[in-house]
Amino acid sequence: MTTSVRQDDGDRRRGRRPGGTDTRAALLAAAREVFSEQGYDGATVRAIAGRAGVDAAMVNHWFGGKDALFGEAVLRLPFSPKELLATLLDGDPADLGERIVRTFLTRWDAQDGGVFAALVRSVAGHEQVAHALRDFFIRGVFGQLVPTVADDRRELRANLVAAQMIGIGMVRYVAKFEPVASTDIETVVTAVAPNIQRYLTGRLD
Amino acid sequence: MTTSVRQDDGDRRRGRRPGGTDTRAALLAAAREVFSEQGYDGATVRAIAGRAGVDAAMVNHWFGGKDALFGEAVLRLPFSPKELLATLLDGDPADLGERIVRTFLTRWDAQDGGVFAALVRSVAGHEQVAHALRDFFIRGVFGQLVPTVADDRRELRANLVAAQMIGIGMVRYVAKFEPVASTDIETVVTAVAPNIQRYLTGRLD
DNA sequence: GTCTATACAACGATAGAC
DNA sequence: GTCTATCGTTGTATAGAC
Repeated sequence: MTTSVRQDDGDRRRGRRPGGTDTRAALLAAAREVFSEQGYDGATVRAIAGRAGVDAAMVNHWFGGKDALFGEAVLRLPFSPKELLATLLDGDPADLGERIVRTFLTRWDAQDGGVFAALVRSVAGHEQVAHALRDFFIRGVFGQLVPTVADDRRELRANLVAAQMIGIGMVRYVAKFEPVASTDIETVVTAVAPNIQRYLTGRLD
Repeated sequence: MTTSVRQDDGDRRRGRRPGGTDTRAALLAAAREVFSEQGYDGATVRAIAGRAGVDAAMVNHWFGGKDALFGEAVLRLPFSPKELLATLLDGDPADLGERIVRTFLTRWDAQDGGVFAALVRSVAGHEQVAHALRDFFIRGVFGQLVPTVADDRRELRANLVAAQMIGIGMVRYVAKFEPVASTDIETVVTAVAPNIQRYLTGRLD
């Protein structure tokens, strides 16, 4: 996990602080960490502000409240559906399943799995989060991806691909089952990709 | 979702009730509902007691606290690993994947999906719950199941089967993606079972 | 009369808002 | 920093069962 957000400092001593930009960014980074570790309910405004090295009142000042901070910090995922689609569609459709597994694992591993865990942990009672998740994965990613390789049952195929990837994420990042939680990406890719490929282009009946 | 457990009579006087009431059972039923809807943190003792039509102090009186109530209401799953194993192992190993998918969907559909959702939502900051989940599924169910059909990479296979089923559960019960959330069980079985079967007995490299 | 299930009030902690 | 709301929990009085 990344370490504390605002390094003690020495590097921005002189003169007046350059306005709020630093504080806002520090709060965003701290919020990603704390929400990832604690989930929405467990993360307190004071803990986030503390990690950012500012007063808790700054959360209200810069974001208007805990909800808004969560939306900006966590729901704003570290990759856009657009860019993700471009990466995945670049190559042989027969290898799409492989690219999907590898790309998702690579991105989420780079986040320490924290963003995935934060999302899952925060779906609780927060229909807004569930809705955002649904939009992102089904409409934004898999829903766009599937029509490029399949003609029938597109929604079902998109659901199944999402289910498999979410399941892998749950096992690797949230529940931390071994060996999947610790093995290298390529082992998982080799094991899972054929199943994704079947969901994409195989017969489902 | 089922409605309130004890009809509200407006007659909540102090003191012992006339015979026939079962406050303990009412609290258990209400707790399953509320934990399912809100997760562990979101579910308040007062909300649970309110739905059961009794005072919040009853939770402490009958269970000793919120933690213990959660344990009895949610972690006490509606089926034992033992009985589950017997059901799944009864039949042709070549159809095991199919039986796994059908059995899990049938059981969880019967619970309104609430128990699954409660578990997932409560894995949050509660390592104890995650650990119980891990034990139940990996050691208690899939870990026992896989060795009967596979010789190599048993742990990996068990993880992958668990991942696929958890993913389906997430999509059907928690995130509620369509069409998987609403379609009949057999459609899902037909679509998913071959992939489970590959995880059980296929080549993973 | 005794036991116990129950409701109500209040406590201490802690959260987010302002 | 203060305010207010709400949480889980505890103490206690009371109504009914036995």
